[in-house]
Amino acid sequence: DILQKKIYEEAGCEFNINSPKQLGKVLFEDLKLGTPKKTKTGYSTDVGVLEDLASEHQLPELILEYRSLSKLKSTYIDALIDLIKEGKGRVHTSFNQAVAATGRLSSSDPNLQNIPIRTEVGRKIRKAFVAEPDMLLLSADYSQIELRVLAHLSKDEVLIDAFKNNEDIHTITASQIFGIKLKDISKEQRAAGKTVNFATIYGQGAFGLSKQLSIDVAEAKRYIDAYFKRYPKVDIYRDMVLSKARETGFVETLFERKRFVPDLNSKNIMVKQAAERAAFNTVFQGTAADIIKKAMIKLHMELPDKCADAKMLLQVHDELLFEVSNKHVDILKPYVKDVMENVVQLDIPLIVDIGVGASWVDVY
DNA sequence: GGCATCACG
DNA sequence: ACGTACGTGATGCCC
Ligand SMILES: [Mg+2]
Ligand SMILES: [Mg+2]
Repeated sequence: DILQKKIYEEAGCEFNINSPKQLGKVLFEDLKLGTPKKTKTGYSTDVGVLEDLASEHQLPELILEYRSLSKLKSTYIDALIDLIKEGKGRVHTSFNQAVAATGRLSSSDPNLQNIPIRTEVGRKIRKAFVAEPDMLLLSADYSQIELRVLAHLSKDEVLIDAFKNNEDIHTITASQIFGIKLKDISKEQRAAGKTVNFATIYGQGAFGLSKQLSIDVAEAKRYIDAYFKRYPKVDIYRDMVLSKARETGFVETLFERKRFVPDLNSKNIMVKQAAERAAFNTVFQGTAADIIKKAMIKLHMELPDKCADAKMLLQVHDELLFEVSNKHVDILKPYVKDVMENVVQLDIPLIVDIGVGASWVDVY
């Protein structure tokens, strides 16, 4: 309410802050800020646009804070409270096995795969997910599984070496693209290395990377060129996957899950390039999904024997969350780690980080 | 019910 | 000149 009042003061009028249409009018017509951008229906007011406008006026930052709080309240606080089972203190989701095109699971009604964690306020919401009395939550999370799968599939020696030596891949990439020694990489450079690693697996271009890192396009292009120069097999592997897929009409994961991508032969360049990004990404997003599914099946079969009072609660793409008695947590921990790390054998090790705690923020 | 936005991996 | 990062689901607005 306080934020709302401040927003009306800064705007010089009252309006529905949740309406992008009304907000766009206030920002771009009344206040005449920035250079209005695009959407099908009007001005864009998304987080990237508002961040750019923040240098010109107080209002955008207030809107961003309002948006963030409003999202957390409506999507999580208000909605989840109504779904808590009477007297049980538990919420139940549906996991959908045939929705995501890559082979991932999805979760709905409610979605428990997108519970907040990235902000301070968000973590307060996640903290409400707790174990029963005398029980603990145990989270087991694959470390950089998609990049490891990419290393395996592409057979790139530098990537494989890095993972075999259990080095920090984001620091390695930073060192490669900046041409600086590992030990001299700063926090900021490591963060840029991380962004560039993600840029590759999503097929991001210089334009997108430059926006994300707030650098100019030429600089971003240098990073991307340096990446493919240092990890040459990744580039070759991408070409190989896509040329095969153009002929067969599909891409497949290491375990032969197929995704048909007809737009790979589109004559519309934009459509074709979007299909290429989706197709390439599917190979390792899908392989990672196959791996965690194999681990879940094995755990499901063996858990009654190995640790009868442990429950597998959630899967969040590269994480499994369990509830287990205080008494048996030390049995569960090495067992889950071993199953997840060794359910498949690749040319690089898979690493699983395990954490234990009373709530879903205390497990990290 | 489409669109814009934003929560997660 | 244009558009530009993969995969999801829920919410509020607006028609
Ligand atoms: Mg992880
Ligand atoms: Mg994770």
